[in-house]
Amino acid sequence: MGKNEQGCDCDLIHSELVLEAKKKMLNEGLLLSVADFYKVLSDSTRIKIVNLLDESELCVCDIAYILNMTKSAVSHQLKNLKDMQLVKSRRQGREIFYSLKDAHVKQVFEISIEHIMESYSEN
Amino acid sequence: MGKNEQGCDCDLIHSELVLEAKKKMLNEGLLLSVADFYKVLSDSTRIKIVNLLDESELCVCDIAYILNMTKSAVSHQLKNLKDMQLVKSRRQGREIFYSLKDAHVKQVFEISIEHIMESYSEN
DNA sequence: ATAACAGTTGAATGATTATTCAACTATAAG
DNA sequence: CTTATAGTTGAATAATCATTCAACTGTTAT
Repeated sequence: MGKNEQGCDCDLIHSELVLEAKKKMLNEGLLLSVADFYKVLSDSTRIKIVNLLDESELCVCDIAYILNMTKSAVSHQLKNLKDMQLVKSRRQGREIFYSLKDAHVKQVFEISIEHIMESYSEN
Repeated sequence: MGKNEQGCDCDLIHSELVLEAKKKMLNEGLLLSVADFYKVLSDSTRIKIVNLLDESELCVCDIAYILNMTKSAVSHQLKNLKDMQLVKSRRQGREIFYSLKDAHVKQVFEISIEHIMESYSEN
């Protein structure tokens, strides 16, 4: 049927469907941002941190203690979360307290918890 | 201050906060499921596939053609999406059509798109 | 039957990324 | 000013995971 593009090892089968789908597709940049957003939340350490900060403001040692991890490992992940705008920090003396950046993050986290719990009960 | 657990290289600073946070923490299994759920959506190929299937039912070649990838690569990712209950498939002749599993997936995808677009416009 | 095509699969490769380690900065206390 | 503690950081290691490759299954058409 249709002609190939460079890296695709098959023919164009449903030309109309494909043309339509291609047109409706969201722009690449936005989709990459969405993937990156999900990437931050896709690590078990980070999701645990978000869960903890969803309840209270905590310092690095508190988190390290609860998750039974080194300060360094926790700090690295907090940096990732901060870079991706999910958490914010404030210094008080020699401790640095972390909390969720805004209500939006809280909301997204809580919605996905609901989603998973629903899937749980479905079977 | 407080005594250490095995892998934590610091002291227990805010014992009350920590105890409280630990108690409120969701169970490990649920949090791992949430992380896994996000992990499926954290890859750019998979998020593009979800985006495509959000609009229409497509076969493997259609997707491979649009994304300019090999059938094999697409098939592997469709398997991941299927294992995680995000897509379903039906055979028609020698083609296999994929679509989003349910309205729930659609909803989660669309909510996160909104979320990202909001963050975009915030700065 | 057999050729051709749609799709799957497992192992190998390559890229990405979480954790460790050791050295560092910043603040507080003796 | 020196020591101890909270936290950060960069490089190295270890683990995870996407894509490739080649061989395979299932269906249709000749």
